[in-house]
Amino acid sequence: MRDVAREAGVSVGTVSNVLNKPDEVSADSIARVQSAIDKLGYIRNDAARRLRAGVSSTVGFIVLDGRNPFINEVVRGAEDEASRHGIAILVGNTDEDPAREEMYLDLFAEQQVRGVLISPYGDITRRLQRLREREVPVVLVDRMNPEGRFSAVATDSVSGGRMAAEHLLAQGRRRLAFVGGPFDMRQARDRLDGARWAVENSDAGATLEVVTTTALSVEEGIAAGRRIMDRQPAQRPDAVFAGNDLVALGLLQSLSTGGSLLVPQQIALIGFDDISFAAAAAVPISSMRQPARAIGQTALRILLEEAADATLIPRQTVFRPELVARASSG
Amino acid sequence: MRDVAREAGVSVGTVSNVLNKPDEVSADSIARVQSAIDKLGYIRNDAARRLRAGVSSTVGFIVLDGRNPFINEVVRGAEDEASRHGIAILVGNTDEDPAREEMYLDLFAEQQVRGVLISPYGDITRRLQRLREREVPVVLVDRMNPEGRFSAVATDSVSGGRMAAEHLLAQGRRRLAFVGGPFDMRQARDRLDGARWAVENSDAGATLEVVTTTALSVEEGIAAGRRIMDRQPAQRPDAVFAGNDLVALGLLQSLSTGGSLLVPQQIALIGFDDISFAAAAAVPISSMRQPARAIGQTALRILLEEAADATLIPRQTVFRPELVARASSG
DNA sequence: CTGTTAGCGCTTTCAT
DNA sequence: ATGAAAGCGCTAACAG
Repeated sequence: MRDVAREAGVSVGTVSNVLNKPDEVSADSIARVQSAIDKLGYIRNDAARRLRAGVSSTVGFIVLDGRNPFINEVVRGAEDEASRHGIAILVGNTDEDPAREEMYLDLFAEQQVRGVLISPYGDITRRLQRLREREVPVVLVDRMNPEGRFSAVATDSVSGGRMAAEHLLAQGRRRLAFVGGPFDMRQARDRLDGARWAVENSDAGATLEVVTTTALSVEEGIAAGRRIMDRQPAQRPDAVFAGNDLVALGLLQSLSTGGSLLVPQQIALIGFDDISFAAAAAVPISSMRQPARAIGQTALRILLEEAADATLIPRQTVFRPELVARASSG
Repeated sequence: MRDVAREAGVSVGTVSNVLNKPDEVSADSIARVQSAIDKLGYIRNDAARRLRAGVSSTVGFIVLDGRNPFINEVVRGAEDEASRHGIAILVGNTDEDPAREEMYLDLFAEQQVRGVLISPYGDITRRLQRLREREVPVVLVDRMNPEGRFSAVATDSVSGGRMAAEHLLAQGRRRLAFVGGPFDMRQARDRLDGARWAVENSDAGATLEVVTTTALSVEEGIAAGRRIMDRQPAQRPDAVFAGNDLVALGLLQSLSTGGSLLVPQQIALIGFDDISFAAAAAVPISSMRQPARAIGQTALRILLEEAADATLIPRQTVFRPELVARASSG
């Protein structure tokens, strides 16, 4: 910066002002400083900037599972919005491991990130509270915060679960199963709750059983499907609501006998998220679509607003999922 | 840090040493400093550390398309290795847009990242050279650097292309098509070159046509499939090698007539990358598997080695792809 | 509108 | 083994 100042024949303070408050500087200075910057290939040192000004140009995003295309779309939405503000995103995958969650929270705190987006696994309110005491804004993603202590952006999973179950009931199915878990994962619990509500409030005499998985992954979907196939045909559900599309994809793979799929004739299937691969599956999978991109974008926007004004009251933004019916649900 | 020093009854220099060079400090000091840190909830300020010491604890990763699960696995591999070193990863999606590539390169330079991993789109040797002049190590990912100026970690796409085509030929197919592009994307060109070599060096009298796409995406695969279906059946290829699995997935969706797929009977299909969704497709897709995780891990490891020792000679690490034959290639 | 300067929190000599 | 102090590159406050 000193070199740039010398080259442009101004002081470092002026160079700083050109970079940060161009309207307080004469057009002439701006031009000269700019050309000096170009000539010398100067790149400002964000560490020093950060140290002095206390503002950082990174935000952290802690996600449960980066292998889920849905999450990737959310991150992508946040990234697009961030790049518009000259901000880069630090990503951390937790694999639903609280220890990794802790680690990234620490790492991001060290980095003095401008804020943290997180789709949390367990209950880390206390941990996040500490972050907030350090003035680091936090926005929960893909999950509500009932106490309203943090801003949150998510889809209404309960409604989504209800709509999915109602769809299956409308197809004439009566022996429903929810395949998902673990249930300390909020999203899974909410989707099940919604489905349960729909079944209990229908007068069709339908039932809902729960097949628990240890994660919302393709592998767990396959395993759950095997368990279902191990039963006598009469004992199997006639419709399955999968916790998300990965589970649905896994289920689809194992719900077949001797090469012939049971879906949708014997078993109707619906997933959640509407990832792009759901439509390309062996049987195109029905799903509850979430506006992934918009979720990420909105979350980042709120985060930046809160970073700019710490007095803002936390707000919950809820998107409504949308039923996308395909072949798998008949 | 001053607070910690006071609490522990030592100087800030000692606190710093406890954190960075524990072996130069007495066990007693370590213990007291540690407990002071815990008590006060001290988190070190990475900006200051960076400013003074010049070492950063972030690396940047610039990827072509974060929607590709293959790339995500690579990033994941890098992230796992990074977290072992207390390093976080800044991600930037370029969407094959040179302007975004530039933007992220600048942003990462400002951040004084420890190094940059990049799966580059066009020819940005010059741009990367500038980074290197600033002592920022660069490792190319998923792409070789023939001039050997940068370290690179990738799969041998030419061999992969050759193996894919040979597999199709071995299935008795003779009218092969390569669906992919654009060809200023190195990986696409290499895969085609490999396939071409295999066709030309087989004495089966096979042919290879090229169906060009503007990206290696599901959408482009669908569009290319439509163009193929628009032809008279006799004019269609009897085997398609897709530039990657996304294209293959797209092709699979459009290669059907009135609900009945032509794959694999009329048209054999093979993709590249072996993303997890390839196996779950309508017809399980054959693919050339790349060790995604290992690529990311290796790239990061090399990056850190080069960051630690600038005199290291660039090295190219090549993984061999592996044929995974499934139903789609008969 | 521009220049001067203190100091952000840390690491790293250099004495002790 | 520990402490004192310089200074990394920048921003912001203030003087001119």
